[in-house]
Amino acid sequence: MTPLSYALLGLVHQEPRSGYALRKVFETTPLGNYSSSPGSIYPALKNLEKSGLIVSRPQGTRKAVFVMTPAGRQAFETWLAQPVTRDDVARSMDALMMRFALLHDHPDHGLTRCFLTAFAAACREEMAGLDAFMSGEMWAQMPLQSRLAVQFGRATTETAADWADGALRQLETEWGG
Amino acid sequence: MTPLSYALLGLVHQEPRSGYALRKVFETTPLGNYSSSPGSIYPALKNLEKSGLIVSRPQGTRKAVFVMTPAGRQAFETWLAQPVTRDDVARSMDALMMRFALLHDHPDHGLTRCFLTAFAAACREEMAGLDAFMSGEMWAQMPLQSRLAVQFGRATTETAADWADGALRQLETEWGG
DNA sequence: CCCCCCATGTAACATGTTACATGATTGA
DNA sequence: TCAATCATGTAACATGTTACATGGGGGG
Repeated sequence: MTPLSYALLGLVHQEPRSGYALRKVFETTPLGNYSSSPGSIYPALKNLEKSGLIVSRPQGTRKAVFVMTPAGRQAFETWLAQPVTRDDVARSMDALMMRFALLHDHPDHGLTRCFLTAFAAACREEMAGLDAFMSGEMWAQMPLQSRLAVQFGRATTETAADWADGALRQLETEWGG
Repeated sequence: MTPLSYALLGLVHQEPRSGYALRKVFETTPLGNYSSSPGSIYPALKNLEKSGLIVSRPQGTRKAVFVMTPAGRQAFETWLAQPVTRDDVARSMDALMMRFALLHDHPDHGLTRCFLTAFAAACREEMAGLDAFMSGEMWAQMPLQSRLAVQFGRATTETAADWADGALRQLETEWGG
């Protein structure tokens, strides 16, 4: 199961869609940087079908769409509930954002809360790691531009942490009533 | 030529290094998220050698290191001077940061200036694109969490643009005398 | 002497990109 | 009817990951 597979699974979970409709989502929305090339989507869909997570349902005169199976729902839930690690934050931000967006469809707000707090915590862990590196003996010997590049990573991570705080507040307001 | 190839080329340009030394750089510094697995580094080095961009120079009793050839220097220069596109900013931030860090070794500060201004411009272009999307008709129909995910992308891009401004100021001070 | 780390590599595998092929619909 | 777009796919290729293999050298 690749990130792309999960993204497709989540989109099919939102509503039954055809392969082409799924491609269109990646083409027309700036959610994550997944490719919409047929060479990636169709093989991934075949794979999901072979694994029994989705099935193709013919639509009478209209073209067939994929729908989720119980096993697919199960796999999707498991994915949504996975922990957020420091490594995810450093390396797979796109996949995390896709997961966050797809969490929307889950009725249990606790999962989203949990995701956002874990995300913010992982960001701050990563920031602490970078701060430690910036205090190490290597730091002084690095050329200025390498240091600036590291500082870029730190700034980006801080923005991510702040975003998570804001998002959580906004969602609590939305839900909270 | 992949991003990893260019990163290796740039590190060899800084100083002659062995394959293991190159792996260590990726393992011990948070510059970019390149893998340090032997399965990626060694084949890439072979490839660079076959293309005539680096050569292995035996070091008497010590182990051989790779050094750059004139053709390698040429390819490296060309890579450093490449334009920064909006697409790069949206999809290959890591590669851009690696390029920026490696620009340090170039004597011509104009290249770095050019990179940073183009980088900031590309970020602001991307921000404008996201803003346009957030004004489109799709926006209102998207679930809140998808919108938050897009806003995350926007915030990150803005941080990047601001970073570039700050980095340029800092470098001008450093150079400026 | 033996174990651990240095150091280099390879094989199997998964993934994704580009480019091409194909047929159905639909609007001018 | 002709072109464009919808819609699905495949083949060649590059890349990278994981896991394994191998040999040398230094320290307990």
